Amino acid sequence: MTTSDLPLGKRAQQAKDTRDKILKAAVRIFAKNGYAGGRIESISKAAASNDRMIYYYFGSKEKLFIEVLEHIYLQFNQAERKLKLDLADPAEALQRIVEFTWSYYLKHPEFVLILSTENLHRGKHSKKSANIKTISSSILANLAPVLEAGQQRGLFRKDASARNLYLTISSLTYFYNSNQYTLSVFMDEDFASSTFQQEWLAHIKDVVMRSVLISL
Amino acid sequence: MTTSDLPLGKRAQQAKDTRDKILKAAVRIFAKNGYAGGRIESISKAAASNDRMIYYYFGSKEKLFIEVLEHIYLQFNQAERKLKLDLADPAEALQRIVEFTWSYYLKHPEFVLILSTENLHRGKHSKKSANIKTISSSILANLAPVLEAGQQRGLFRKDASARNLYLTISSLTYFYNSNQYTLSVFMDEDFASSTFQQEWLAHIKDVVMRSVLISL
Amino acid sequence: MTTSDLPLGKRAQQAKDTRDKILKAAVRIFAKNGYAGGRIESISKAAASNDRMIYYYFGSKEKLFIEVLEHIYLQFNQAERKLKLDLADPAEALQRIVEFTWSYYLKHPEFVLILSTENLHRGKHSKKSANIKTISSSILANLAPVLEAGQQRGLFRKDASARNLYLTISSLTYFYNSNQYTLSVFMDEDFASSTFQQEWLAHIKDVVMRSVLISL
Amino acid sequence: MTTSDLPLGKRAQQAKDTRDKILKAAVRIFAKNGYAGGRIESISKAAASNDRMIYYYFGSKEKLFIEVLEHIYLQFNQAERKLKLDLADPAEALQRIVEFTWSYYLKHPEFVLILSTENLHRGKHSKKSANIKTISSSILANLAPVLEAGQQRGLFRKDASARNLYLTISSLTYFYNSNQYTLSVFMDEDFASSTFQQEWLAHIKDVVMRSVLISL
DNA sequence: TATGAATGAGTATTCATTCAT
DNA sequence: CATGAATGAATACTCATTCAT
Repeated sequence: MTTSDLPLGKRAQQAKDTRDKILKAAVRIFAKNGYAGGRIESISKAAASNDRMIYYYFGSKEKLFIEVLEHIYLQFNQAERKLKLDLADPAEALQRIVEFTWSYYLKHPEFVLILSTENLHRGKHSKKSANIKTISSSILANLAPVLEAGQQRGLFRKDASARNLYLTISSLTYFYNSNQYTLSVFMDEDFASSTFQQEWLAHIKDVVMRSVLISL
Repeated sequence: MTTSDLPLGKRAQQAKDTRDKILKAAVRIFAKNGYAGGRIESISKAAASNDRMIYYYFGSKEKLFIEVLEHIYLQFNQAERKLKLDLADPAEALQRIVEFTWSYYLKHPEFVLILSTENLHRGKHSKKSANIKTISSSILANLAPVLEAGQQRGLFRKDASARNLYLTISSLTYFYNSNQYTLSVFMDEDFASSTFQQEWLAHIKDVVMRSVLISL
Repeated sequence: MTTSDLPLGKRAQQAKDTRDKILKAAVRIFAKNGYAGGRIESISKAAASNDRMIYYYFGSKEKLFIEVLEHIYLQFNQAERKLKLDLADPAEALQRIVEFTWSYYLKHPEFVLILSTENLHRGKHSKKSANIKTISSSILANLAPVLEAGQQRGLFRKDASARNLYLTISSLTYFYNSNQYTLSVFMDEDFASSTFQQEWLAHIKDVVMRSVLISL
Repeated sequence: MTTSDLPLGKRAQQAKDTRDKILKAAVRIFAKNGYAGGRIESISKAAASNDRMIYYYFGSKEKLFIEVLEHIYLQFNQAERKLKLDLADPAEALQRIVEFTWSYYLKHPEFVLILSTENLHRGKHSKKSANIKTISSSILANLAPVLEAGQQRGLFRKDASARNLYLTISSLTYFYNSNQYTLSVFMDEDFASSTFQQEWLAHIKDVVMRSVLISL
């Protein structure tokens, strides 16, 4: 039992709740409006709190945004950890990873939006966080064993690298979600329709498999 | 010969120059700082002009941004039009398309940055432009004939769709550039190194080819 | 005829007026409320202008305060320059200097208040001004010739120094005005009464003269 | 033996200590940053205590400042009381008063700074204190007997007044310390150098003596 | 065509102070 | 006696935009 599991006093619990409400409101508001557009007032109102409390708990808008980044990475990591993969069937496991990544981005648009925002700022805030590296470094961990298992069974190409595989999956799942608005301007497709989404998922699973399988 | 090709009077030429300088400065500044962060003053200073001139020529910050969008799409289109593909060799042609797209994003970070910015605004400005649809709609045009040629020659899979192929190529080329900052936080890779860039290009060419080729 | 004497265009004149109004309002407000207490809004309202114009013309509150310092020193200098001293009568001239200094502080409480404010900030703003040194450096200039003339005539002590004489006069005239509030708490005197003021002036003229005269 | 000399219980002693720590921290902080700049939080941190304690012991920022004023006056008075003057030698006694005043200001810059601060507020806080009048009223007390002794012995001028003598000494000692920052901007002197300080002390002793002595 | 002057609504942040435990 | 949590009013400063010449 860690310290954080200990029951808190009434006041302390209330404080924790307030902090949490602000953080969650910040995720929503920053996702919706970006960093510059994410007004302190909007966040405090969305959290049914007070401007001042943001400074009390987080110090500044920038530090709040850094905690938002850490929070969404942590959430992603926790979701990923629940994914139990069967290394006895590497092809199946790889497909489950593609499915998981795809659904996570689809169901968590705030994750995509905030990462895009952070990239527009050239990773400025990520660099200031000591935690982010640790939090996000486990993301690749799921993939490597699956790839190796497939390679050992003679299913996957020996020259496939986890790094490239990871970037391939990320590209194919992220871009559809992140760039849907400019894409739909000249493509007559509704990126929000479940038909298109299912077609795309089937497609990228196929692309990923073909990129590693030795023979089809 | 269209109107715009006629020689302009000295005054008119000066005016055109000022307008151009502002537009180019706007591309740079919006790419660097996003829409909200792209200050009218910064743009007019970068253009060695005057705030008022932006309103004179473009009407508002929003209209300026719309013209910026139109401009970068037009530039992309013009570059793409120079790409002469040999339909007699569809496999080679497809690889050249991947190479072209990759290089364009790499050499024009402002294109990537502004598209990402526009997506964070949910395509708000694109929707207000009558021109963008026309400008950007030609992008897919290059790809369809290549795919069909390959299919007719029995090289490419019949069930491959131009739409999916286009999105696949775009995803694999765009994401590397757009998300390099958050990626490099937890991946020990230098996304700006030419080694990594060349490896990635080789990889995605391979992935794209495997996704359409009937047999390897 | 210098540039500044050239007739200005209507707009330019208006602009100069606005800038002047703000500067004068700033002198009043900073004198009344100190640096921290001198609110930007109060100043712009007192100038019948707009907060934004302060930033337009002065850049920041600090830079405005620096100009205020330069302005009050300049005003003092200009007043001092009008003082025509008869070096043929050094004793008389010295008394006129004491009178002038005394009246200036008395009639310009804002000068005293702003200097005191600046001293509480350890001369922080003065140090940032390139002009102040030049402006205020002429202050001692009046005194030195008078002292020398008196010494040459055998009226004033040879060991009297202009520096000490200057500080003596300044102390005796400044302190009465700057510290009247805490003084009146325990001294049953009204520092604003002209009787007391005249008595004090007579006294300090006497003290200053005795400090330099060889025999009484 | 007064109440305050009685030995205190452990709790009561602790309370007194906390109160004392806050008061001393307040003297430092207000001296350094003025009234407006003297933040409650800075004071409580400097006292290694808590914002809330300031309100517990002093009620408000203003009341704290009033106690600070009372405190520094009290300290000055206690120092002054230790000064044992020999009325048999009035000239010597007077010089000792000048020396004492000078050294006190020099060694207690916080006294000068807080008095200047209070004067910029037009004695606002002093007026609200019932104690200050009593505390500070004894300051003149030292001087009057010395002056009278000197007059009775035929050494000092009959028309010299204690009030003017007091103001003369105060002016000459206070101004050097209070206005050193603006003075050093245009005078090439280091007001912190002991050479200059000693020269100035010698000078003002001379000025004060010449102002009261009948013949030199 | 060009530009300096003016404005109002907003924006992150700070401060003294009070509440609840 | 002591302290973390909460608040509202202020505060310096910024921004896109319009006016006047």
